[in-house]
Amino acid sequence: MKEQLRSLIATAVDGLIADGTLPADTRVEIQVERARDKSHGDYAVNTAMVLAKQARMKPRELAERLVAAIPDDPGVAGVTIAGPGFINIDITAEAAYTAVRDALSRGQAYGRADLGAGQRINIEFVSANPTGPLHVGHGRGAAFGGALASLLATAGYDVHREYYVNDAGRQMDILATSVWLRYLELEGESLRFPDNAYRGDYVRTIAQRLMHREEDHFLHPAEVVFAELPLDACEGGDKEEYIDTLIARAKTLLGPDAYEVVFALALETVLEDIREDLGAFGVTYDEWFSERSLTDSGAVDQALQRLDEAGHLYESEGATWFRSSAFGDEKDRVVRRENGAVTYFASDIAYHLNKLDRGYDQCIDIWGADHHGYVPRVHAAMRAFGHEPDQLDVRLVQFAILYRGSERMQMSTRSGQFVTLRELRDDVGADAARFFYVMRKPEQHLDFDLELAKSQSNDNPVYYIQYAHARICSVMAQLQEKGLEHDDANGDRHLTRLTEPHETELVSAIGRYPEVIEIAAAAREPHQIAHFLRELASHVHTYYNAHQFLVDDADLRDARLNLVLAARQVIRNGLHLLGVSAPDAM
RNA sequence: GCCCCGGUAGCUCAGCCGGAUAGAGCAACCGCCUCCUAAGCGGUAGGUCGCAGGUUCGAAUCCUGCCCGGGGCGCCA
Repeated sequence: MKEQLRSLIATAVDGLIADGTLPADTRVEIQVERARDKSHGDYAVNTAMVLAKQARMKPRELAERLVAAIPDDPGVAGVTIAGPGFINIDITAEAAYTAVRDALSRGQAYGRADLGAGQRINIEFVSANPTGPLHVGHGRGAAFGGALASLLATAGYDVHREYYVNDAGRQMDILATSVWLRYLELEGESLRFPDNAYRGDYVRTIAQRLMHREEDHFLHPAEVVFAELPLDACEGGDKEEYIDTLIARAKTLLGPDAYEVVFALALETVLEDIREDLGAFGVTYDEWFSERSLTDSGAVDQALQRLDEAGHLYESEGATWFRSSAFGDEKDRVVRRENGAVTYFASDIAYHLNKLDRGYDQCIDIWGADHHGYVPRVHAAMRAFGHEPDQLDVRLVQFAILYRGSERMQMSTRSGQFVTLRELRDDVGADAARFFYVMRKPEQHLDFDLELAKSQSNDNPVYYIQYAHARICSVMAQLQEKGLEHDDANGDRHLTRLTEPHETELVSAIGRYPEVIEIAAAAREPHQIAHFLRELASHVHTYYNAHQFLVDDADLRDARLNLVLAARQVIRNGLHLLGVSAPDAM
């Protein structure tokens, strides 16, 4: 309908250009918007005000000319001019009812759009280091990324969901070493666990698996393992130097093959846990992309070589630098350290180059806001390769600040003192957690009060929306109990019986869904869907309270059931998009 | 010091590529179950849109400066 109105206005503008009212070079983006206030009609157009200056006319006068030039349309009931020059358009009831018909006939496809026109989008999100279980901070990225991916898919994009597995870095070595040390403890060695090692219980669990699998084959006496180490942090030394020495010790004592067994077991176990965790959260991926595969295949070296050949690398202080400052970064960045190892940034360059080489029209990265300083250097790398930086859209998600009541909780992965995503799911349920996360725009800091979320109070709107869905299901069950049947064809013939204000409001809300999908997808803001669903559910509850659906008049009853079933379909589609279930009963 | 995000009702937040009297939920107060689930509905009250300038016919929305809160500025990932 919106598109139809837009073309009507465009025709009117062309008409005024033809008769000389508007200059021949008039260019205008015609904005057709839902009127906020019902007294302003169904749709509002501000074109007359936008063009007033170009036309050297008063907005209202231009509006009158425009209105006169709008061709007749069976869907338009009336056009008025109001306020400073708005053109308000009322659509016919019949035109509005098409929303109900579409929702019922298209079912789960209702709301799909062709905004994306099949463009390929790669969306990478979560990508937490596989060094431990996901915590509630990752949950927000998962909920946002999952919802955005679904939203874009619904809007007609060809979406590829990807998780970048950081399985090559030093953090993984720390994990592997931590596992090995716990294993030594299980084998009866007594040792002091390093300050900088991973302390979570899952490390012991992996160590136990290692013990079951390898028995005592990886056992070395603690006094040998810990011989001649530098001082740890608690002894007044440097914790990084200490743990690095221990990693080297582990590699030496175990040898490459055995070390790889420990490393691989730790990686597999944690990754499997993450995969299972996200799956239970309703987030699935098309691809788990290994950072190691980039190193192993030589892709990192190739990427650096390409930069070097283009003259974008130089040597300084023993390290290799990328001249990122030449491409908009504030300073140059190291890609190969003095010790010869490539930096995380180097593999990230190779990774993004790889994604672009795979032919996506657009790449979206979802990062924690703490990585924002990292954006310019990645864009710089893209420019250096001759790509447009807008091919990569980095969405930053602010942290979720956890509260237990009024007490703010501190989190640290290393110390093992964190609330896991799994615990959150166990507490509040996946539905509530996902909705809660995605309700707020991502750049907004999120205060996540666990007590409040756990209390299942109606502070959490997910119940409100699910209840609207369940209520409609319940009505259908009642219908059956009463021995009645719903004749949807008959309902369709009598949609014009739906003239109550509550009914036209609901019809209008159903019609807005496809528009909301397009707007939200264009802005990449899934929270708009959450807000829309809240409103839609409110219309359903209000209607439910104001009118009986199962009336004796079969024509009216069928029509009302068509209406609420259409509403149910929209709720179902919207909740599904957000990864939230739509239960038949509460 | 520089960079990013936020500052809208008592609380948590929408609205922000300028548009018509600034919205919602919660909390508060007053009502509604003989009726398809009251996890619901109706109503009342509540706001210098952080502050000060500027642009505009029109600013919560755009620009500049300042104040407050959070985060980031590694040869870490």
